[in-house]
Amino acid sequence: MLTRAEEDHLKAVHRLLEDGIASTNAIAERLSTKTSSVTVMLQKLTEKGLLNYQPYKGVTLTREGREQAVALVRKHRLWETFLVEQLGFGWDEVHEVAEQLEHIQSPKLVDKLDDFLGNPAFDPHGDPIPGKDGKVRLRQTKRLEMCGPGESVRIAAVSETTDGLLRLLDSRGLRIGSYLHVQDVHVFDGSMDVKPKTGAPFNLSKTVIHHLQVEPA
Amino acid sequence: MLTRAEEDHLKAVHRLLEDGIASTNAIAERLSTKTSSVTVMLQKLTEKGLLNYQPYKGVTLTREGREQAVALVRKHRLWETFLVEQLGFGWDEVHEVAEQLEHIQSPKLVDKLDDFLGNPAFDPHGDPIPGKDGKVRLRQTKRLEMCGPGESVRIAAVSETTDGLLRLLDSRGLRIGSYLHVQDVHVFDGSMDVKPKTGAPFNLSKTVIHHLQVEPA
DNA sequence: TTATATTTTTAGACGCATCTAATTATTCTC
DNA sequence: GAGAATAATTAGATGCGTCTAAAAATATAA
Repeated sequence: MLTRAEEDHLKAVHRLLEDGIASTNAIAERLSTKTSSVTVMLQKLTEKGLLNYQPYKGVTLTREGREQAVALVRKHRLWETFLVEQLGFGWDEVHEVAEQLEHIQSPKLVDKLDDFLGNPAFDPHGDPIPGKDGKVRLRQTKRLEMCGPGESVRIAAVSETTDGLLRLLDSRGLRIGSYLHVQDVHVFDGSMDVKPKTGAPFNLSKTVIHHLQVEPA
Repeated sequence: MLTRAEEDHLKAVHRLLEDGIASTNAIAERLSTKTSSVTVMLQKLTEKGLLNYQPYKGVTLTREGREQAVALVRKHRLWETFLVEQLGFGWDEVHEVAEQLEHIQSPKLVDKLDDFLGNPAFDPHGDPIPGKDGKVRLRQTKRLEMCGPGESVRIAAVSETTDGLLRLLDSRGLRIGSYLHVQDVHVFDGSMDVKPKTGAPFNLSKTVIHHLQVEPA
């Protein structure tokens, strides 16, 4: 069984490997610790068979390590879903609490929570929730940026979840699952006129559009 | 902010004070640690203003300590209620998980959970759930033992929650909130014939009856 | 390609919560 | 009330996860 610190390091490695390599520096940055502390933990996790690690050569996950990391992601996203959908938290205020809840040890709890929520495929941020078997169901999504006039889409994810962006979307009544009809695209500034399912059309700036992942409605 | 170990010790003191004094021995026993470890923690919690403690003289809670302890009890019982009522756990298998969940730090989460569950007054074991203000709503209950033929009651609590007893009650379809009509009391062995709301009457032994707290139905 | 800058690792220390062993208080018993 | 039994505390050690400082390996640039 892993300690909380071990789980945090494992998750950081997994996350960082998603877009490139997991450097000692980046891991330390992510966990707000020092690189020397990270090195020690990498050695320990290697000892436990969760990482492939050679001094100065970088690190990758073993099969077992990946499974454990994915299990943590699953827990994190299920709890976020619970907090937003059931308890009425704002989707921009759940991360910290989910960060704690993901360390609760009880396989039965995770599976029951999954069922309780209706085995959701995506969390409130639109990120896919791995299933019990660790598999994620992928969807074909694209950036709203890539859509043309006349297209009807559903917001599937927000790629950068800064507080500012989340609040902006919130003020427009937009969240994961919202439906949009693209009315017009303005070439000169990259902005877009969109119409929600209900209510009046409005304009979205290039910056916002860039961070919205959508799927065909 | 308290560490997990500190919270565990605080809760143990609170629990033990309920039926008498909280001896260093009893605390250690409860937490599966050694008395020397307990002494150190008592000193630390005193330092933090949560306990009144004098070497060899025993320990009591300060106002602040009691508030924190009650808050932990509140969290524990709310989570147990959630696990049983919402996720479908058996009431005899939630303690361990709730023991973990009670350490989650998020006042907002506790209050939202409370609302989500409909501000329940009692947990699945029939123990009262302190409110946000720390107050508990007391009920007049008595032992089923004390009831006579013709009385209709509702099971309010089980005073000894051993696995064996819980399973026995479960097999009879009995849990907190179940309604019973007392049909007959057998003086020679202290057993009782009772009839549930639905289904056939059955007999409950003196031992079982002794542990059932009931309120007027 | 050699010097310099950056990254990573190692070595040694610290705080926390625990332990064992030894010591000190308190309580019980005759 | 004195000695024995019990309970509680202190002293010192250990494991864990972190830190700082120093050393080693790798990458960059003139």
